[in-house]
Amino acid sequence: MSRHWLMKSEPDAYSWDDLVEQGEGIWDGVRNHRAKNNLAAMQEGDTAFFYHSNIGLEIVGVVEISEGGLTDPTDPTGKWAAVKVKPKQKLRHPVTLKQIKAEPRLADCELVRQSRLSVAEITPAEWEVILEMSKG
DNA sequence: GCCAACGTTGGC
DNA sequence: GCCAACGTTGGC
Repeated sequence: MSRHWLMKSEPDAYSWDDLVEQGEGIWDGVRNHRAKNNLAAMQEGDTAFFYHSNIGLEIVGVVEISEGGLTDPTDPTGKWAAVKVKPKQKLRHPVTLKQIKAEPRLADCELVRQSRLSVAEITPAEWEVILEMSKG
C-alpha cells in the first residue's frame, strides 16, 4: 500500500520546472527530525505533492518516489535521509495554501498543523480532496 | 534535565 | 520587513 506525502521547496532554489527539466531529482538537505522520519518512511512508488513555498504558496504537481531509503549525500555524518523523485503529473490548477486552509476536510493535515515541516504526510482522504480541488 | 536565548523557516 | 512557530544551544 503506497503512502502519500507533501514536499516543500522554494522555487528559487528548486522548482517544479527544474525537476521536470532534469527528469529525476534527489531530495536532500533536510535537517529536521520529523521531516527526516517521513523521508525515511518513503518507499518506491509512493506519491507526493510538490509544493512551492515562499513564492507561489501552492501545490503545483505530483511526483513519484523513484528510490527510497537513501542517505543524504550532502551529510558527512550519514545520519540524514534522502529519496529520489520523478515528476509524475502537473496539476491542471495549482492548489494554493489559501484554498487548503479554507477547506475544512484539510484542517487536520500536517501541512496546516505544522506549517514549517518541509516533508509532511498526507492521508489518502486528504490526497483525494486535494486532487479533486486541482481539477478546478 | 530544565529553560531562556537565539537562529531559522515560512506565511503574511 | 515583521512575527509566530519551532528547533537547537548552552548555562545552570
